[in-house]
Formats: sequence, structure tokens, C-alpha cells
Amino acid sequence: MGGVRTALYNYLYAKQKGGDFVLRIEDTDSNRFVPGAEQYIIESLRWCGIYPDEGVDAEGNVVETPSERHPHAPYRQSQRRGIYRQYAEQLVAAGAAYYAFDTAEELEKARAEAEARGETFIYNHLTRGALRNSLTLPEDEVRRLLAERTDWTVRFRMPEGRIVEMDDLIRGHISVDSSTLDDKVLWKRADELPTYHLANIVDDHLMEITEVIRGEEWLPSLPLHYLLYEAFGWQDSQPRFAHLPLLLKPVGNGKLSKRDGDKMGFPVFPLRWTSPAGETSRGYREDGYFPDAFVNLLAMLGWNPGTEQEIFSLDELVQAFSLDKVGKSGAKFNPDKAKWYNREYLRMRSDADLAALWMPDLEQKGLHPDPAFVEGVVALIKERATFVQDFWTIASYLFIAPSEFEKYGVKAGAASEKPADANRPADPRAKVYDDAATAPFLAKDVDKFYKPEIYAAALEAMENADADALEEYIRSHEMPVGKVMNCIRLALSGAASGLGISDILHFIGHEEGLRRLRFLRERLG
RNA sequence: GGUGGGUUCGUAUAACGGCUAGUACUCAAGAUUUUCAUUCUUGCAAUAGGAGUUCGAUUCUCCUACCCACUACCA
Repeated sequence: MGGVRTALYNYLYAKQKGGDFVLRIEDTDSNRFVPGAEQYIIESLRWCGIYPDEGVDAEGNVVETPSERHPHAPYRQSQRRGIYRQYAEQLVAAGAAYYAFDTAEELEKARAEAEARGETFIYNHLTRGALRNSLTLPEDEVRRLLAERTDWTVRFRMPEGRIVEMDDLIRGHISVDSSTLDDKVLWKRADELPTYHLANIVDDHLMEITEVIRGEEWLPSLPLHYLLYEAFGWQDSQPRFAHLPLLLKPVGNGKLSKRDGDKMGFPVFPLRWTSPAGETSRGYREDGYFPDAFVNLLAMLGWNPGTEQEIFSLDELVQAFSLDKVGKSGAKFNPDKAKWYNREYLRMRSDADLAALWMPDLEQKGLHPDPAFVEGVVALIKERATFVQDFWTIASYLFIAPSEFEKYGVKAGAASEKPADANRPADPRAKVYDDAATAPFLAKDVDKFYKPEIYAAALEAMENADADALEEYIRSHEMPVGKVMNCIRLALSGAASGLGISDILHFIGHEEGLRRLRFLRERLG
């Protein structure tokens, strides 16, 4: 979700300004390579209606804008190794970086020693003089090591006492004393690739990136990035930066993580994702969210239009989006609001569209109803649903006769109508519900609706009146309307709550209604 | 620990330094309904705390508290 939102804001900004949205794959950590992840990202963006102007597509082909005159490919950083190497060396030659030969063990030891003194080890202007690098070793020794071995890194020579003045499109002016920063690794020995910091600056420069909109977790690295642009002499064409607030978990503290969703019953992935290890995480698409609803709710997490409008299409978002309306503080994700959005989008969708979306589900159940019939059902029930998947639960009895009669779920008492949901964000004013709420229905409520005399009345009414005249018949014969109607509903739908009797009869027909009423007697005696 | 960022109802957020601090979700109550849901009406609920600047502070400054991120040869 967080990644999609970041991509979305980038896309909205780019499109609004008439710019290009670039998808670059930052895969410089071979340890973290995940097969299929790249395709997953592209598919997710496509589902949301976001198509990069430049980048790679799901088939691995390079995509570039037709007007593009300056080729920027390749778009995978793992394929740009040679480019970065040259820039890393340029930095060393300029004195802005240096080679470091310290082994993992040596650094480990330095850290342990610092810790023993109650300090934290930092590779910086204070400590680099006592470590093994091209600043401390004799020149011929450095040459020898570079020639004989490949296990060296390049570190940025973080200046001492520089106050770095920065501007962020969302947060305004920020300044940091470079003395508090460390000599970040720019070139990794491990896979002979640059770290994010180097690759990002080099690529943004080469790809003529004008704005970088990324997560807040990058804010602490911003001074380093400013200093890198300066070291390369690229300050004049340096992109502008915007650091987005984080997406937080619905309850408790901390940022939204994979775990939260599965634990708390909502997706955190746009599409279902199966990790190489075989664990599957649910996705918004598979859970039944409409892509435009997903995009809409994501857009409103951290941004607002400044008006009271809440429903936006992607095109409207492009028009309305603005970075100065992006908030500074983290946004807790609210699953209830997410559902509300989908409900709104479901209602906006036409009955015919919804019927078409539902049809495969019906066919899978062995049903082959007339599309016009399904469309009629949809018109009747769409206001009761949040997802297309809800349709069956709401209206299965319009297709097949109930064989089971409700055991649970009737409003059994004021204080016990809904099961408690521990995973929902707590509203302190909500009533406390207990598990007794789901006590068996039959024992208590059957005699409310299924007393022999009520049943007799129901049967009489059904035998003598059609759907439209039913209520009038019951009234005029001085039968208890509510109880008789509910007895009929129980027979028709298997539940004591639900659609209107005449609506049900309209779809299943009067004969079928009568048959179901007689079946109820068989079942309940 | 250090550095940086943040803090308005439970949640998302609005409010040129100036109204009774608005809206949506959730929740509650009422109306409607043959039930449930829908719909409509109403309600509950917030400027973290303390100083300062000012005629006036949610808004600007400082301090404190709390939260978050970063502090990897990850991104």
C-alpha cells in the first residue's frame, strides 16, 4: 500500500505538470532479490491504472515516451553497473570519497569496542584516520590492494562541520550539521554494485529527474544526497525533493507492515502476493476492491483536496493533486473507511456492470441465470453490499431454495447483536458485545415466527394473495403483520431478516414461494 | 544514546493570526420499514502540556512530554 501510494503521488504530480512518470527498478541488493517482484510491481500499477511513461513493462521490455530523444535505458539498476563504477571513481579522484579496506570483522570489532566504552561507533571524520582506507594507507599500498583484490568499498568523505541547508516541498527548510553524519558506503564490496545513495543520485541526474517524491524514511539521507549532488557539481540540475508521511498501522504505534493486515483482516498488498517461501498475503483486488476505489482511498491517506469532496477518479486526482496539501504527520490506515469507499464505488457502478462481474461466481456455482434477471437482483441488493462477493450472501435464495434455516443472527437483544471484533480500531463509545450474542436462534426465535397459528396464517395468506396483495390480505384479516411476514420470510430466505417479501416473490415466483413455505413446515414441524 | 521529522474528536482531515474549531468514517439515539439493511434527522467526541510574542495563537517562537524514522557493504 505504501509503495503504491508513493507511486500514485508521483504519477499524479507528473501527469498534472505534463511530465513523465518514470519507473526505475532499484535492485542493487542481490541479497534481497525476489523473483517475480518486478512483474508484481508493474501489474499492481497497471491494476490501479498507472502506466509509466518510461521504464520496463511486465514482459521486461523497455518503455519510453514517443517524444523521448535522450535514451535513459536500461531502467534496472542491476544492468547499469558499469555506469556507476565510473562515477564512484570520479568521486574518489575529486577527493569527495575514498577506498576503504576494512573487513566486516574489523568493523565488527570497532563497534564492539565502542560499545564497551558506552559509545556508538561511527565511521566518520573522527574515526576514519585510524581505519584502513586510502586516506590512511600509503599510496603504493592502496594501489597494490586495489590491483590485487576486489574486496574494497568506496565511502563518502563526509565533511566536518558543514551545515547542510535543504528544502523539502512538503516540510519546508531543514538544516543538518554534517558532523553528525557518517561516511556512508557508496560502493559495496558484497555485490560490486553501488548502494542506493550513489545509484539514485547518478540515475536521477542521468535520467533528468526533476522531482523526487519518496517516503519519509529517506529524510535522514537527504543531507548526504545534497552533498553528493554538490560533489558531482550537479547542484544546478538537482531535483526537488518531497518526503511523504508514512502509513501507520490502524491500532497501536508503528508503520503499517505485512503482518498487520493478515492479523487484522485487511489487505496491505494491492494484489495477492505469494512470497518465494510460499506465504500468501491477501490483496485488495482479490478481496473485491475496485481499483478506482483503492486509488481513491490511498490518495486520501495523507493528502486532502482542501474541499469536502471525497470521491475522486484518477483523472480528477490528477487535476486536484497538490504537494502542499500533503500532510506532514503519519496517517493511520482505517479499514472501515476503506470499505466505505468501496461501497460508494459499488453503488456508482451500473447494474449491468455489477451483474457481469457477479456472473462468473454464479456460474461457478452451477447456475446459469438470465443476465437480465441477475441485473434485476443487483438493482435490488447493491445498496446492501460492500463487495461483489457479498451479493451471494445477500441474495442466494433468489437463485436456490434455502435448505437450512437460520440459527444465528437474529437481533436477539439490545446489548448483544454484534460479535465483538478485537481487530477493529476501538471506538470507546461502542457497546461491548459478547459471544452470547450468537446464541442459537431456533430455540428462542422460532416460536416468535413459527408458532403453529402464525404458520397457518402465513400459509393462508400465501394461498390467497399474490405478492402485491399479501400485506393487505394479512392486515384485513387481522393477523399480526410482522410475525406473519417474518414467518414467510423465514420460509423464503432461510433467515428472519433480509429483503422484502414481495421483492423476493417477484424474483422466485409465487409457486416457488408457496413450495418453500410448505417445506418450512416439513423441516420445523 | 545520537540526528532529523511529527503532534486538531477513536480514525482521516479542515480552519489569510480573528465566528459556537467544520466535514467524512466509526459509534449512539430517533424517524421510516413486514424484518434486516438502506435512507433521513439528531447526538457524542479534539487543538499534548507549559511559557513567550500579540489586542487576539490550532496557526508564530522556545521548553517539556509523547510518537515516528534513520543511525547496514538494505532500500
